[in-house]
Amino acid sequence: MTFTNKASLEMKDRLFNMVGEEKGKTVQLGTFHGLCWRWIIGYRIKKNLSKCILIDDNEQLKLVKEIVRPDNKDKLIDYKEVLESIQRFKDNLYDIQNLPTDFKDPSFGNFKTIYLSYQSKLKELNGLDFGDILLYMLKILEEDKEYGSYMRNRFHSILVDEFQDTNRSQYKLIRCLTKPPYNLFCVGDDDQLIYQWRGANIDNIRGLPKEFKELTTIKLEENYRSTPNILGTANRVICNNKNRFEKKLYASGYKGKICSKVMENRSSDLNYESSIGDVIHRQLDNDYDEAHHIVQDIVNAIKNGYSYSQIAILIRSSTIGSKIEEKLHLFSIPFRVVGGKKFFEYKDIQDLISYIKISHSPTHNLALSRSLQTPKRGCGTAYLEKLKQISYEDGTTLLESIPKAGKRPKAVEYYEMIKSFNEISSSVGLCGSAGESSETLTLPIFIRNLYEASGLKNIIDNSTENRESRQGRIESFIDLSNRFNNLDTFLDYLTLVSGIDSADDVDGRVSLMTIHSSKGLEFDIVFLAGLEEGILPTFNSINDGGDKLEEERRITYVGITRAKKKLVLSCCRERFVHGKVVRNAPSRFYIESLPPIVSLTDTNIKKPKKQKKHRNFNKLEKSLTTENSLQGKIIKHKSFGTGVVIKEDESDLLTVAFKNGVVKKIEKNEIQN
DNA sequence: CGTTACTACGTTTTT
DNA sequence: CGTAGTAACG
Repeated sequence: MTFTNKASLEMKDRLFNMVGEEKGKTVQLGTFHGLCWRWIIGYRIKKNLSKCILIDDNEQLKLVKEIVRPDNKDKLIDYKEVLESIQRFKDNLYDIQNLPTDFKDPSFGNFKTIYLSYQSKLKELNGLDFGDILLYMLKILEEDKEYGSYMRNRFHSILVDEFQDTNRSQYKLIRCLTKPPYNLFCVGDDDQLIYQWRGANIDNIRGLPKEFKELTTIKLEENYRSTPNILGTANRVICNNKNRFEKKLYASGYKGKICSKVMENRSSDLNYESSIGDVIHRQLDNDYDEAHHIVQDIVNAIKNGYSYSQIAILIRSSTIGSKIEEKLHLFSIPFRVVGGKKFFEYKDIQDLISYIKISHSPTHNLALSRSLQTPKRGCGTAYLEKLKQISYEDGTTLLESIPKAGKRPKAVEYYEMIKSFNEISSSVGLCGSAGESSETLTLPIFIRNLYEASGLKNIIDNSTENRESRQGRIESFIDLSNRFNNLDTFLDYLTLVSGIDSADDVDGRVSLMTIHSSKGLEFDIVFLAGLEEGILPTFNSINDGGDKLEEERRITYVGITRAKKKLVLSCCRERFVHGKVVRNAPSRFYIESLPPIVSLTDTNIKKPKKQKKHRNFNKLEKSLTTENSLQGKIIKHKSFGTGVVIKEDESDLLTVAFKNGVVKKIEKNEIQN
């Protein structure tokens, strides 16, 4: 069981490489949500229960708005926040009758009402949202004793990856799927806990030894992935977290000694870079320069025999990736953007999907309202209200109320069309069994017909603006559907696995992605870009302090440790965000990750011992006579000139921002008096 | 009902 | 900057 789709793919890859595809396929492997959904489908078929549908996040938000909007004239309630609370509520296995006192309720005390009507709306749709997938699975495991015991005996062993990121409901699920003697194998690293905002609960991993008395803990301190310098950089950062298990990682793959020579390079007055062998720190004037350097480095790396697929550019949030994208384009470097705008999210695709959904499940009212209104059929909110009224009075579905509402030729036309597609929808993928026809109705054919009949094709073909790319997107979408046998699996894929690249897409491309989506992956060369205060750590986490900052630091740590051979950390003085130039200080994590400059003086300048003693004495004197901290003081360095002390740490290291903007770590005794 | 033009806004991260 | 929401008009 994995946490993200990406991790699941990676796991599958490694498993197949290890034992071969045939054997590997006998393992049930997937995300918590993916596996549970698979089991739920199986269960409901076995019990002869009707199909339920998955509700994606857009649809969730729609429901919340429907519920909250009428009582929210003054717009005090944030719909997204309410949805968020509902999700956290489910993740944490809270009890609606008994909300915890510290429960953050953005609806000012109305949460219970909102939640209950949200759930009843889901029930009307016969739908499950993400949280419900796990909750429903738990429910049937507990309530159906026979099934529960069947499931507990079903697996020889269970392996949970990234255990630190599990939330309460996932934890309980694991408990319900296992029994003594436990054959449960959990892999986790508390330093990589980066999903707390999504309900991940550190107590899950911390409490494991207590809950399972027979638990054997194996510390994995030997790191096979990264070079010593990369590992050192990671450690310099993560050791600043107060709240963590102590562990000392060492690099086993590289017995060579740690490079101590700091190389420096200044390409202009503002752009500056230092490196210790395979770790490069780079400060730049702006995000444009940053992108330029990254791309330049990639070109060189390719010349030196690295492959595109082994290079990744990691960023905190997908919003800062556009400059880098532009540059990659400009240099014709093949790349893929992971976690950016997924093409399922384009309006055209969503429109088409809503038609597929309503054809598949005629009770899907969310899909109905969307599809009915695009293309325009003169049916707005008033008409939908009328439909609701009829369906309420007559006890029919919304769809079936359309002919009863009368005098709407376009709506009736829509109704007839959906009905006809609905009739054939279940025979999609069945060989020759579709009525009189002996031809197989494939998914792509079905979708293409729907695309034309709905009128969507007309809109796009007659559009003036970027018609070709819109048509192209639709074509790729239809193309993608070719990989699925029926509507069920295709629609499930769209909500559960949306945005995943097809495997062949990954080959031979540089990856540009968020640090979050890079988790569990590794690359020869990693660029960690945008290491600035306000970006990483995010603006919010800085103000929030404590917990959130530590999570930001862990995110940085995860980013650094994706690198196997080379790591480039960069920050910019100026960056273009939301149409504005913003100036940010170098990230505190950038500063923490800097190698101590002391190694430079070690190799280059032999200092007379006397002088050193003298300086030390001065320092001592200073610390005794004046206030303890040098922070904020202006100092002078023999080779770097004047600067301001940003930070002082216990081991006599000062982080100094020099006049030219370069940030460095120097030894205290290098200060000129 | 649908379109346009404007304002406010907030800005992670994922199943 | 893009987008979501709204007010006003055709």
